[in-house]
Amino acid sequence: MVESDPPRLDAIFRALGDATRRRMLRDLSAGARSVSELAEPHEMSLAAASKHIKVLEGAGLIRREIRWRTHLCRLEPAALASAHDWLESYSRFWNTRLDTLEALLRAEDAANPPPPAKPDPKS
Amino acid sequence: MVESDPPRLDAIFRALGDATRRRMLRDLSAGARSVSELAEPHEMSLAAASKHIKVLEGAGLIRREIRWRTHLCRLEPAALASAHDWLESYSRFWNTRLDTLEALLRAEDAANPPPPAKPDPKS
DNA sequence: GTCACATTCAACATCATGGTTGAATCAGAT
DNA sequence: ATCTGATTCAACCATGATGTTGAATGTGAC
Repeated sequence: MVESDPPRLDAIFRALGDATRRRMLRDLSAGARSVSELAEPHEMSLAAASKHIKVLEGAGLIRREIRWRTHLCRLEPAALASAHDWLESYSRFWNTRLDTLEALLRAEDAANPPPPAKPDPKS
Repeated sequence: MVESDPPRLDAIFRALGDATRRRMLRDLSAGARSVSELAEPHEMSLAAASKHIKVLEGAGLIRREIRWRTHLCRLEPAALASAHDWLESYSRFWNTRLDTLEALLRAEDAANPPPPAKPDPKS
């Protein structure tokens, strides 16, 4: 759970690190789409869009179902969920007591005695 | 909110797409760390680790505070939160009614009349 | 068979990423 | 001034990501 499937998380986060692919996911969140439908809003060749879709598929973020000529793509919730879960493990850093956290960190600094002086190193 | 800061999200998700950097974030979640402390568990040169840290910093995932010789790094909750928020917008896909979602997608397929035949294209 | 359609494949160019090494920087301690 | 320590910088290299184009595939319609 902590770092159970690193390769999968790698692929998932990398896939999410591209605006084109994120928009595709958003479009898919409104319902299943064919490859060309997914490619349409993006100013790039179909081949390029096809590659993006393959990246999403490789990360397990989408699933594709081939019906005659067209490939129907749909969101795969599980992969999105694992990215979400990973981030969730850091939720204590923003959820509640965010200010308390700051205080804790500063307390830790005080415990880790910082060399006293040098209040303004620049200028 | 929908795609407010694409470059930032790009950087954040890409930074998360590397196991080395994720482990650094995990270590940082236990408290502030110096560059060499962050680098230590990883079998790579300090320079390489330094680059990873710079990627995290560039994505706004961490913040660094320079005190005399050592650079103290700490988590920056806001950036993690924006990644979390982005994923949150897809939460309906895993939160509740995950099975209902499946049903909805299949209903949509029924509405989007699939060319009737071809029940088993393979074999 | 031939046409049109949806999608992929292959080859290519380009740029980013992740790693190495060795020198450079910068600040205190001696 | 010199030494040590923490970190970065500058080449450099190998690999992968992203885009292009043009040909190939597979399947239903004419």
